[in-house]
Amino acid sequence: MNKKISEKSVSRMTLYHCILIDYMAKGIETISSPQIAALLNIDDSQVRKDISFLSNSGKCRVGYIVKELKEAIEKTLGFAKPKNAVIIGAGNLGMALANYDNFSNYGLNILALFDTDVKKIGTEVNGKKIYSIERFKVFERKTEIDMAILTVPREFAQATTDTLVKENVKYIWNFSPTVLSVPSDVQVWNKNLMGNFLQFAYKMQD
Amino acid sequence: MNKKISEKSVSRMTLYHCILIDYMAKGIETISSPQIAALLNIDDSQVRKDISFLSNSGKCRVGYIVKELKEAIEKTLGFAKPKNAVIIGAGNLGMALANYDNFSNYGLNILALFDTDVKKIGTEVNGKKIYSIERFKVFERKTEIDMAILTVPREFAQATTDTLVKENVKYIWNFSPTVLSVPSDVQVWNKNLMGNFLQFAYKMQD
DNA sequence: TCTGAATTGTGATTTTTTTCACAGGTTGTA
DNA sequence: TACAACCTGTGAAAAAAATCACAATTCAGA
Repeated sequence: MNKKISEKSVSRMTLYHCILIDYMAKGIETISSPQIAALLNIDDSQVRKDISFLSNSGKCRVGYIVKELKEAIEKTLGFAKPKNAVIIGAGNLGMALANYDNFSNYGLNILALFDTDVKKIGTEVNGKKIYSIERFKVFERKTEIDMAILTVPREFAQATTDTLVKENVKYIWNFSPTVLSVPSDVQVWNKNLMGNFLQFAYKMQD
Repeated sequence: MNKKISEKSVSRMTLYHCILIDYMAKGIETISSPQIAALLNIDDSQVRKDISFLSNSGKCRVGYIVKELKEAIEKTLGFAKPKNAVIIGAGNLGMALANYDNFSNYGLNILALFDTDVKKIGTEVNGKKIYSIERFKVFERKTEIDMAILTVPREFAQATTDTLVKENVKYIWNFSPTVLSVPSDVQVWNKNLMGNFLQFAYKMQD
C-alpha cells in the first residue's frame, strides 16, 4: 500500500482527530487548515501536508468536511483493524488502563490481565479476568494476541518481557520505565510516564 | 544558560536515563555510545551528539561513567527543580497517577487531587487528599502550584481548563483525549493515551 | 455576472535532524 | 615501548521536516 507516514505526522493526526471529534460533538460540519493550525499552534501548510497523505480532499474556500476527514484519519491510522491485547501487571496503572473503556472505540480490545499477586488472581476488573502470569502460555495459545501492555515494576520488566517473547508476542507497549532488550522481530513502543513528564519539565524551564 | 535542546534529543535522553538506572542497578560503571545505541536501535553518533549537550564528557576507549552521565542528564533535564502539581479528576487514571510513587524521584510532587464526585471528596489516595473542585481556588492561592495534571473526561476538559486558567495555572499536562484552547501564555502538554496507542497501531501495520 | 476574500494543494526553499567519516586519544597486551 | 583495538568528539554531507509562496478554485454578495 501507500507511502509510510512519518511518526510526527501520525502524532499530529491523532490531535486532528481529537479536534474533529469535538467539532462533531458541537455539530460543526466543516473545518479549515488555519483553524486546526491555530488550535495546535502550528503552521497551516503543515496541516495540509499531513492531510494530503489521507484519501481525503478539501474544498477551496470551505475547508474539509469534518465527518469525512475524521473517517479518513481513522482509515489511515488503522482504527478499523481491531487489535487484541492483554495487560501484564495489574497494579494501579494496569487497572486504570483496564478500566479505560474508550480503548475499544479505537480498535483496542483488552481481553485479560495477568499478575503474580495471589490476592488479585481470579478477580475481575471492568469485566476482564486477572490470571496468574503462569497461565499466560495457555491463554496465548488459545487466543490470538496482537499486543502485550506491560505495566509491571521496573525490576520485573525484562524477565517478564523474556517470557512474552518466548510465547511469541511481537508487539509490546511498554509503560515500565526501562528499556527492554528484545529480538529484532519484536517491536517495543516505549512511552513511559516518567519520560513524558521529563520532556514537559524541560520545556517548562524556558 | 545553554542552547535549547530539541524535543527529540530530550526524548532520547529520557531513554538513556532509563538505561543508566539499569546499569547502576547491575553495578556496571561505564557505558559506551555503541552500547546505548544498540539497545535503542539508533546510530551511535546520535547518542554522542545528544550527550554533547550535557556538561558531561566521556573517555576514549572507555565510554562514559554511568553515574556521572546519569547525573548530567538529571541536571540538564531539570530533575533538580522540584515541581508541585495537582491532579484534576480522581478517576482511574488520576488515581493511578496519584499512586505512582516514582514521580517524586523525578522532581514531581503531587500535592492533592480535585474532583466533583461527592463520594470521593474528603477521602485520601496514597496520602493525598481529594478536594472538591470548588476548593481549587482557595488551595491554589495558599500553595504554589506549578502544574495541573488533567485527567477528567473529554466533555469536562475544556470547562475545567478554563477554571484552571482563571486561577493562573500556566502548565497543564493533559491526559484528556481532547485539544484544549488556552491563552498563549499557558502551555499544554498533550499526551493522551489514545493518541499514543494510535501511533503504535500505525507502526504495527508495516 | 463580476469582484474580492478565503482556502486548498503543492513545488521550492529553508531549517533541522540524522548519518557519515575520521582525526585524536586511551588502554591493555605482548 | 610499540601496537592494535576501541572510543569520543565533531565537522561535513545527506536526509527529513517545516515553512514559504503562490496558482487555482470556490463562494458570497453587490
